[in-house]
Amino acid sequence: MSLKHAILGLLTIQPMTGYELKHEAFDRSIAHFWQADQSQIYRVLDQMESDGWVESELEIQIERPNKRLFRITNSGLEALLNWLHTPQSPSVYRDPFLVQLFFAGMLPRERVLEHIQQHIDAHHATLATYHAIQAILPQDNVPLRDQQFWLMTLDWGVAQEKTYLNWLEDCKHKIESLPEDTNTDNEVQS
Amino acid sequence: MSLKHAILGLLTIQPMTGYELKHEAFDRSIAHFWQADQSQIYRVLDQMESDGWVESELEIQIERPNKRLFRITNSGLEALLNWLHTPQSPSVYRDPFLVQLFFAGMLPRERVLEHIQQHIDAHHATLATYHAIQAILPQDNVPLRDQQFWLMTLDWGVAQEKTYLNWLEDCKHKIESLPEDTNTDNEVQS
DNA sequence: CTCCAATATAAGACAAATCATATATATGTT
DNA sequence: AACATATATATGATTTGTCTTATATTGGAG
Repeated sequence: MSLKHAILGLLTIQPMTGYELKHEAFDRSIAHFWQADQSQIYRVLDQMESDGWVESELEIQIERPNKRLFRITNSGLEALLNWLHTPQSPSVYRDPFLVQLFFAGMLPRERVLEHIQQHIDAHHATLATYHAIQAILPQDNVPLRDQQFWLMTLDWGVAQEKTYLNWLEDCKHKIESLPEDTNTDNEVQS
Repeated sequence: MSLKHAILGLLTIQPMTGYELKHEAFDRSIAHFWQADQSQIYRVLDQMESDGWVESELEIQIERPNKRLFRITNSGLEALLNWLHTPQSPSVYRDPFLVQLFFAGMLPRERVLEHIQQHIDAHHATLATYHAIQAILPQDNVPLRDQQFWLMTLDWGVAQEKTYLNWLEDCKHKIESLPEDTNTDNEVQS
């Protein structure tokens, strides 16, 4: 499971709580290539503790809920290195919007254009967050060599988003210049 | 579930068996944006039949195993149209290779380059299959208007793969020109 | 003559991901 | 005073997806 190994990797940077993993790591630094739900993070942390890959230390707080600070163990580091050496298959891709577009012949042209505009906006927003991460990335507590790799993954995110946006714009223009829907509406025949 | 709607859409083109859905549709025409496991396809077809979205007709064969030919019902068509009108969120992305690259500071440079080369090869192969689909796409039993949308999704696949490949090549060059690993090997301390 | 691929469906077992909800307190906002 | 947001963790329930194995026949390659 890559999620476990992503967490192991993040914990090599510094010990973290589940909350920090979610809000600082998964929702920020690595959101462009791995997303995880809060409940899933807490659950795999439990599993990883059972496996001996991480250890947690309870930090009692009075004004705030108690914290569990997780740190990677030697056994976890070994598991991580072993996984890092193992070739991974390309990720499987699933995109509901492309399913819609594939069958967009059943929709009135205006509705397709609305969908496209919505995705243009969404991807612009995503691109903006990547640029924001790029700007705040230089961290002085992390070796430069490591940061180079972080930047490379961000470059990937930026490049993919730009490609997606260009393609969306192309689609928009193509659809706008498509002949007016004749009997488009493939409504339910009664 | 987009999978169900993808199947509904595919069945509007023509009635199909589970086998055809897997081997002709999911593994070919729409592999670039939706992948599904054989066992999952058969199982959701059962669910969809219970839901009244599809109907199956058993075709007894002697020289081959019996076939179940699925066709979309009016109720299924209604569900599909309704879903096609509903805005979809951008797909969530998860890429194990990018997790590896993010933590590639823990790997010797040569191993990272091996991983990269493996993915370059894999994405070249993928790109080739997309071009192959583009070539065989013109189908005379399908309205041109629909085929336009099919081609758009393929353009997307081609563009994304090219971007991925360019980025991989960039990474390769960057890593090759990186200073020789000093104490790279973050081996388990005993 | 054997082994592999193609055709065709199915189910068991599990892993991974999502969605909703619960608890508890502090701080800031309207 | 009421309400939203941030901090912090946890669990129940369900949905999705994956991996493995089973069955049965035909045809082709070596």
